[in-house]
Amino acid sequence: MAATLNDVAEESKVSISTVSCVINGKDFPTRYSEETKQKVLEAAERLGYIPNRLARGLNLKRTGTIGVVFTNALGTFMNEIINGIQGVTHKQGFDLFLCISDDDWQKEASHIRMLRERKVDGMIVFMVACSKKDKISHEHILSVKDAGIPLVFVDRYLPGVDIDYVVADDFHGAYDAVNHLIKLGHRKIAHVTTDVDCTSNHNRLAGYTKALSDAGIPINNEYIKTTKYFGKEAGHEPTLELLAMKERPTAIFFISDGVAIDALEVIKRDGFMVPEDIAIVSFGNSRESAYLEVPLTAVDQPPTELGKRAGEIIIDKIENPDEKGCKQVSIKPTLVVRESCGASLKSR
Amino acid sequence: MAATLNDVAEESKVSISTVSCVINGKDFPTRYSEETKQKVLEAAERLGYIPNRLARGLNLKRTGTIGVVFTNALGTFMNEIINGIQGVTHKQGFDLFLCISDDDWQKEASHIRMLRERKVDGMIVFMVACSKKDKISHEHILSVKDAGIPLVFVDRYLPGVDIDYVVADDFHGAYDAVNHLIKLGHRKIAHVTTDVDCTSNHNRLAGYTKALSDAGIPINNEYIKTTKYFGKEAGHEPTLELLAMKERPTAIFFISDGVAIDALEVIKRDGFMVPEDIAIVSFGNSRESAYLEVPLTAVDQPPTELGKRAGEIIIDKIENPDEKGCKQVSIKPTLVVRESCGASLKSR
DNA sequence: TTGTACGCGTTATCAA
DNA sequence: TTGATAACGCGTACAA
Repeated sequence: MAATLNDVAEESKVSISTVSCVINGKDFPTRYSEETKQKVLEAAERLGYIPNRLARGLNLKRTGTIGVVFTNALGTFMNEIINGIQGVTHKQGFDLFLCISDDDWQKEASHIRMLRERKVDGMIVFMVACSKKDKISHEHILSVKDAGIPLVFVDRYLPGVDIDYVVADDFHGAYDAVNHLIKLGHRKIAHVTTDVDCTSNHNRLAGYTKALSDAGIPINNEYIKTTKYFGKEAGHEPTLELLAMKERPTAIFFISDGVAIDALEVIKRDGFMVPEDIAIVSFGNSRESAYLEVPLTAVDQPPTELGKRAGEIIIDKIENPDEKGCKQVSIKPTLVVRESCGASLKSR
Repeated sequence: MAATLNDVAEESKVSISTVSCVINGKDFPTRYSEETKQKVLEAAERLGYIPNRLARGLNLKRTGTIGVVFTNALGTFMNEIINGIQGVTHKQGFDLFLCISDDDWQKEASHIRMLRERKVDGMIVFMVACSKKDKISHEHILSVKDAGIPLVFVDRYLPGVDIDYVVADDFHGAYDAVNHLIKLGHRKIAHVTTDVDCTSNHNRLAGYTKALSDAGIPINNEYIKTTKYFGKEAGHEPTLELLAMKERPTAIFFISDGVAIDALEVIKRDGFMVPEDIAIVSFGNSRESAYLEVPLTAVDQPPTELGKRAGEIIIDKIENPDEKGCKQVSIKPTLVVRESCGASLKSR
């Protein structure tokens, strides 16, 4: 079958260990002469030699692999995160073992297990979302840390746990977005969130609340609506409820532009104008928001940057296993002002 | 560090081979007693034993891995293909090693090389697209076949080469779409394609041409426009050209719904109505087309089915390496009639 | 019913 | 400047 080091050694009539050194470019020129080098290289070429990474990994206790578990392959957000990771890891000679958990907790656990069996050097995990009802266990993730395998979270993390992460600064992102609305004169500002129990949502809600209270605006719980995350038209119902209120809000801060795009549909259908009748800002996970009929003003998370930082951290942890520090970075997103908030209206 | 079979053997005071058999559930009950089984299992549990797949693979010459190389992670199409693959492969105990080539020929080649080094049992490849100018080499792919590694293409393939594939039947899909327009009374039917040099495009063009000639409609080369594949607004220019013609077509068949969605923008901007002024059908790669302002009539490729078949074929080739047959399947897509073709108009 | 020993393809250590 | 050899962790043929 496939040629091995041994085959190359026989073909070139030198020892197997010399071949190994030549192939890996080691100890030249002390280890062997230019002549043998050429001889070996030619033999390898002739036989179509391809190194066996299983054997190498077994010996070296290092596979050059980073396991990446992410929820799904939908949209640009995830794609750019992965590009960001790959950009730095590839340069350092690591390959990415990509796994899609499909927002399924079981699949996530089984992928992580599989990656451990395959002895990846580290893992980057974009955890599944879960609704508030089903408390899911995080054993499978904690065990990775316990086993001493380098681990970094992206975009979502486990609060209060000593595991590295790279996330967007949801609190300040939300704060800025809502504050922007306040500066435009809005006081009746609603928030539509989802029933997903993750730090992002908590922090965005906190940012919303803080911005209001800093401006001396009382919190109206009627203005805070929760929708289910999984489902075609998550944004419809809460938006309709808000539009139907006597004290109708003049602005809505949406938890994500997916939900906001949903909402735009029913807002339009009900005959309201954006931003004239109702201003909208959202948290952006996608590039589409710029190309809508009414381009969305959104908190822009930098996915490539998230991925890049995660890649840097995981590599650092792999290369320096002794350093005990825990890197938890949150990247400040920027508010991108487009049409939907009405800022351009005012300035005219 | 991590516990090995040997550690478990010591802990449970039996030999390493007995442990191996227990772990893999082999030869019970002839190989060992219920008692030792429990003893071993407990020891494994206590030590948190996780099998080392590198060692196993090295020994067995089988890794339980299928390499999957695909162009990018955008959109539902790719995601559903992968789900389709995973659905069948997971059941058979295979893991997917996902790689994103990002429509970059170099990356594709290096991923394939990497997968060979890692001794995957087979590969499923969704080849990169390439524009007509840059002739790219397919050595890296052909060498996979030459090495006797099971290989299946999805969605795109190399014509005239003896490699298995699963694709949509582009010819008949296009034929049906254009024929549908003809039945609705159209005779001035244009086609917008891209400059990507792949079988899909050729076959769709061929289907278009055949449908016209079967209906006795002469081919008008002015009606066939080519746009560049890579770029934000691929559909704009050719559509504008068509709209500006003296003999303006009454219907357009687009190569993909991405291009069609682009086109819809400029059509609307120019004040034309769909389908009243101009009817539209496209080849669908995404679910979005159903949710547009004017839902698109489109040839619906079944991505999950494509993935499923590819998964079945690759597993079959892995399990039966001797069978020499070459499975080349093309799945007939169905035309999903929505608003943009005007069929609903006529029926009123 | 259980244990011994070999081989999978590499790399690293040491001796020549 | 080179070659022999011992790991790495596992499965299995064969011996006990």
